[in-house]
Amino acid sequence: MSKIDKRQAVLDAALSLFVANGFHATSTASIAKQAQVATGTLFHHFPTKDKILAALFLSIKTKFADDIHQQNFDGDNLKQDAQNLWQRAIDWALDHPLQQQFFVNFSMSADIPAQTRKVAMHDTLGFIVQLLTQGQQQGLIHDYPIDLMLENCHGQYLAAIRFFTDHPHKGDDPRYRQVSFELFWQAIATA
Amino acid sequence: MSKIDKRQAVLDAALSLFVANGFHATSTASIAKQAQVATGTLFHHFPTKDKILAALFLSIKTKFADDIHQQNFDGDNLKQDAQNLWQRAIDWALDHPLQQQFFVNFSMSADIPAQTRKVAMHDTLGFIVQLLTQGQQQGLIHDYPIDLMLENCHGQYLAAIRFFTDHPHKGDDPRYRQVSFELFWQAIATA
Amino acid sequence: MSKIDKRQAVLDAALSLFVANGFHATSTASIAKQAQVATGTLFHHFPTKDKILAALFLSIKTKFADDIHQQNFDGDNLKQDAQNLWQRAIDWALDHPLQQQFFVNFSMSADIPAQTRKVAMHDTLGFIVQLLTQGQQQGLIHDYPIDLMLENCHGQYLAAIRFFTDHPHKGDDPRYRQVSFELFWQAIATA
Amino acid sequence: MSKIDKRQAVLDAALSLFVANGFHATSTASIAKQAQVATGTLFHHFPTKDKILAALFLSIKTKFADDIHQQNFDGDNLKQDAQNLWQRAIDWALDHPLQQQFFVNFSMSADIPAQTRKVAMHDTLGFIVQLLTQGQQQGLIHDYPIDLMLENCHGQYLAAIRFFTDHPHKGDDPRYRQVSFELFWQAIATA
DNA sequence: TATGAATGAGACTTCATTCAT
DNA sequence: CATGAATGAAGTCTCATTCAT
Repeated sequence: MSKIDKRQAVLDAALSLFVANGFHATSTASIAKQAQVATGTLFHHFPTKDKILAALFLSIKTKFADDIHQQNFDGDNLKQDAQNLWQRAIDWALDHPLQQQFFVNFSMSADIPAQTRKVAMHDTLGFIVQLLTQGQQQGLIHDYPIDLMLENCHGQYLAAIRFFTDHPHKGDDPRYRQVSFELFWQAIATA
Repeated sequence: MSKIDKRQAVLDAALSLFVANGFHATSTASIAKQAQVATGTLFHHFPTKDKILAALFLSIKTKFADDIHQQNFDGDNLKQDAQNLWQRAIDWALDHPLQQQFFVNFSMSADIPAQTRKVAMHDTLGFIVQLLTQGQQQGLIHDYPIDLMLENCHGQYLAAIRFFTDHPHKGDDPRYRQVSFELFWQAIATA
Repeated sequence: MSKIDKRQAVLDAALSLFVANGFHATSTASIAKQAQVATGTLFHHFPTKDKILAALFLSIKTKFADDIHQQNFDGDNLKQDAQNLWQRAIDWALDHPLQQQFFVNFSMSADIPAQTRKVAMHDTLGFIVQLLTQGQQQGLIHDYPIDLMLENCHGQYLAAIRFFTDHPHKGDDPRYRQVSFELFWQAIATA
Repeated sequence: MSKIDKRQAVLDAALSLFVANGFHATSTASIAKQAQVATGTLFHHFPTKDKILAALFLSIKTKFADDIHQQNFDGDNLKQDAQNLWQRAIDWALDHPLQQQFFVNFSMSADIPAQTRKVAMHDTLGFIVQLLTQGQQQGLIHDYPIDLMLENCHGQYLAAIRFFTDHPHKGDDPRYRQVSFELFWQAIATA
């Protein structure tokens, strides 16, 4: 197993254990064990337990943004763009249950430094800002303060995947998914 | 100091310390010290550290619901009712900074048993369900599934107070507060 | 419930809890609870937890000696006397399972002061010494040092009731009971 | 100091402290201190304080059985074999005062799981069963149930070393030692 | 005499991190 | 770079005992 492999193995193990038991209830020893790595090795790759969590947070947020953002938008139909975006985000969450749960549990966790959260927010959710700004210019989205709207969008997204986490079978129901988007869109749309 | 007083002193101390340092970074010894109570006394009132958090959560949620709900509604103007409710909720959060921060930090915390969260949600936020249902009957609110809407409302409220926590002076700005309500209302309203 | 009643209730509760969980694993609070008495009351009757154990030990040893010793001996047939004594002792243990278990667990416990043990031994087992001495004078029992024989008798008795504790149904089998006496008697008898 | 050394140092420290103060009156901290080891190290080798006691019990019982059993028997003279065995057992106890005291105090302790006691009994004292069985086949030992005789032998042995513990100088007196064997042998022998 | 809330020392155990191999 | 035994500070919780009511 190469160096990169072991580092990744640690992150993978940490993800499942953090989600299953929480950050503080997960010992570095248990992470190392599940990663099939010695404790010492774990601390070769991450100077601190906190850094594992931060690295995990950033890597998942980045992966999420990449996967969601990779497809082009049709600038002519903003609502359709927004809907595609929303559905892809929901799909991603449903396709990545551990990561979804990680979002739900740790997006607002005090265990992740505010700075890290802020960086991740702006780096990975920047395209949402673009979408909101563009919509405002086209008169399709309310001319509300961007920062407040961004927080609101984030909150609605978390609420949606939290809901689908608590009611797994409803995640397959197109109606629920459509409704979750409608709530989101109506909140910010002018018409 | 009476029995009730000491119990309450523990809860008060726990509130400020949990908010300031987080649940796991707060030791039971520090809670007892700040409450001016012996460690043994703390465990005389609460069998477990976890139970302190749960009791705190329930007591704050109950207090919140009582304070918000105490005023009568004008059944004839649902939007106005909703707005009054929303503004009172925001006011309450701004008037109770510790409790507000507690909500932001712990509403979704894995440290609070899902069961406790569910009980608090249904017992104390039942009147929101009533408002949504009434609105649906009057055709003012979309006929979406109640459970999904409730989760969405909760998410938007948390986002709002999170925003006002991060930008304290904007909490005094009526425009921001109005916008936060408009986002909420538009999400669920039919017109 | 009178004063005596409460004192006895504490002793009764202590007996069952000490036997079930051991001395250190039994809290004074649990004793008070099972005795339906307040903790404070418990400490009105016994200055210390240790004293409860000591009082219990003495009271059981005394009861045992009284019950065993109450019947007269037929001085003409020492072996028969010894057998009667042994059977009554075994019967007593089988009829008083809690007390039996208490003997097995605490007769040699370091939690009971050596002094208390010694006093109980000599006060309550004095008639065994009489029996041994008498037997020696009649030439029926080996002329071995009394103290060593007494220790040996005690050890055999404990072994016997330990055995019947571990194999409850064998306590009803006359053959096993007879054998346990034969072992005891042959050890000390001359013929 | 190697890994094995530290583990053994913990066991050695535990032995002397348990014997001196009893199990519950001995803190893990004091064991670690006397073993010149960190608390964490203690728990690195033993998951629990209880397991230290159990490990100690097994290791001493095993050592005892090995030391006693190492010499060959003269199958032609069973009583002589038994006597040799008994004397070696008494010698062993007198030569290992801490272990002797440990036997006296903990052989019947409720702090050692019944299962552990049973395992130790059968695994390490199996050769006693052999001796008893062989004696029965030769008609030298009563045809009593083996399990009851084994318990009786154990009880007599404990009584003997208890006696020699309480009266140290009598342990050097051949007469007392001879008597202790005679009691044991007569109990089980046919003639 | 009876009560039970209050006490605080001390017990066991965990765990992030280090470092010699 | 990898290992895992060792560390010891710190945490949660227990419990015999006291004392004001």
